[in-house]
Amino acid sequence: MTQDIRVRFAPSPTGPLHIGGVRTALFNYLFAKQNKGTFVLRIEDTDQNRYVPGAEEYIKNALDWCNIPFDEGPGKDGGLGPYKQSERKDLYKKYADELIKNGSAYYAFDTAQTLDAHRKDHEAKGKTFIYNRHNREKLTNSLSLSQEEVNSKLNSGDSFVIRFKSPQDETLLLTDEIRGDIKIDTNILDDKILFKSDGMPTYHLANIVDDHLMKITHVIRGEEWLPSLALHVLLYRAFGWDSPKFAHLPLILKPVGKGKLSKRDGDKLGFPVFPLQWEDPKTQDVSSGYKEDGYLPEAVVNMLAFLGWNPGTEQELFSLEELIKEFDLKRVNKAGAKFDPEKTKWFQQQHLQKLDNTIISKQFEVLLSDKNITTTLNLSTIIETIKERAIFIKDLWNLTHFYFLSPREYDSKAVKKAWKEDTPILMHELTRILNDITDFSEDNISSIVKGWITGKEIGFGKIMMPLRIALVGSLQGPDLFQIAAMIGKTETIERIENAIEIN
RNA sequence: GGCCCGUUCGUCUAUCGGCUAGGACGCCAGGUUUUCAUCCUGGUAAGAGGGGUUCGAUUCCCCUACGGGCUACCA
Repeated sequence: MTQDIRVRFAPSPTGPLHIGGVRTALFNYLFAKQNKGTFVLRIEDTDQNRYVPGAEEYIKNALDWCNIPFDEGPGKDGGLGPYKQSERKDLYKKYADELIKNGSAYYAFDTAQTLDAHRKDHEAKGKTFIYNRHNREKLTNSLSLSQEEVNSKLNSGDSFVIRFKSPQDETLLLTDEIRGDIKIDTNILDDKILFKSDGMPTYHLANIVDDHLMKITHVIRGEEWLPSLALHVLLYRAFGWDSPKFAHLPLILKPVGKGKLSKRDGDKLGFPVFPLQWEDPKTQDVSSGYKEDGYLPEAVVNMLAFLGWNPGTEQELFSLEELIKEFDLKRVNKAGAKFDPEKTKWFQQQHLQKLDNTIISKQFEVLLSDKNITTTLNLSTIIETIKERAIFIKDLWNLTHFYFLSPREYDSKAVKKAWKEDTPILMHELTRILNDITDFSEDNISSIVKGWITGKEIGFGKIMMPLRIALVGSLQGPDLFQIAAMIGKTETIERIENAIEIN
């Protein structure tokens, strides 16, 4: 029997989740669902100083909006909780002690100031200070001190941390599911702090303990964790636990300039970097979100999936279900990808076209009622004829206002181009023609008006363009006869008469 | 600085030693739309550089360059 696949997304609630985080969650979700596995959300709030109220809620809402719900996590107990590390606090000390007992870790009493001084000192000499075998004997810790000294410090309540004792002279062979084999010399490893003086574990300890206890089989996370992989693998070994498989995702980079896409890039670059809008509780600064900007979650998900992954075929438009089916860790790229806001819009436009008209209608109705517009027209029909021009649902208003409202003003450039001296006479004549039509259907109006124009032996433009100005207000919009049929005979004639009067 | 990862059109990418290097976004041109947008068709544009290995390298190896990440009692 094969092991049940379990993955986790483990964000830190230090602010809104940015799209890089959403993509990590997405890849975890896709991998889990494809393998009929479990997607766990774990909140890594071991740093009390950086905790931001509302961030955890934001993370849950963001996953929810993206339709990538977690199976287990805060508020969704799967029997392996709690799923917030602050609520698991008591657990970690025991494991840190276990490592001390088996010789894999040690107490260290050096103050932050001492270490800072060492770092500065080394830096001045062009060297790097690493707390490891090179100097641990010279620092204040349970490796350099006698047992009595250590006990006395511990008993007198001196603050301490617990550090990992990196092994010597070993070449570690690590395996990443995306990158393949990576060789690491253990001598360059830092004796990382596992347990802080405030009684909380660091990421490294908490992460390993929780992943083990939560039976995580695959750790899929951002590339920024790759340098910690050796430490993590070593920790599993020190505990005598089987290590899960690891996959490090390439980073999402800024569209312009250097470096990875960061939270601060938000509105500065003119596009959202967050799934949902976020108001900073301290500064009240508001960062825009994809949802509020009018993006469909399926478009954002599709875009994100293609940042660092592709199916190997030429298909680019995917539903979430299709992504679950086709996703493959082995097809994830190694190199970082620059984020492309233009292509994101294209995904949005494409997904809007796929969206059912009745769903669009519902949202469009809300938009109309915000503008105090009530109508008896069939919205689905209007949307069907117009939606291919839209990128966002909110675009529909600019594309359809003339169905609901008579033009209040006329585009001056259009008038100049198409409204000539003899236009009023022609328009008058047109109203009489239109008035005589009993079957005011698109096809019928079309054939009668076209017949009339042909009979007059004048250019179509002389009639069609002014008529468009009269009905729409500018030289835009779908087929004119379709519009006329839609708004009806009375309204059509009224609009032409208005236009004659004003222009 | 040290360590690690990476490097194909401007951007996202395909290619698992045979390439006239394919697709998408963007951009440009033409067509359709008697308008605008959409749409269609076409075009533009790439293997960082240098060494190997090989009959043959974008593909495998090495070096250099460049890019990215990490280097906290942050995650």
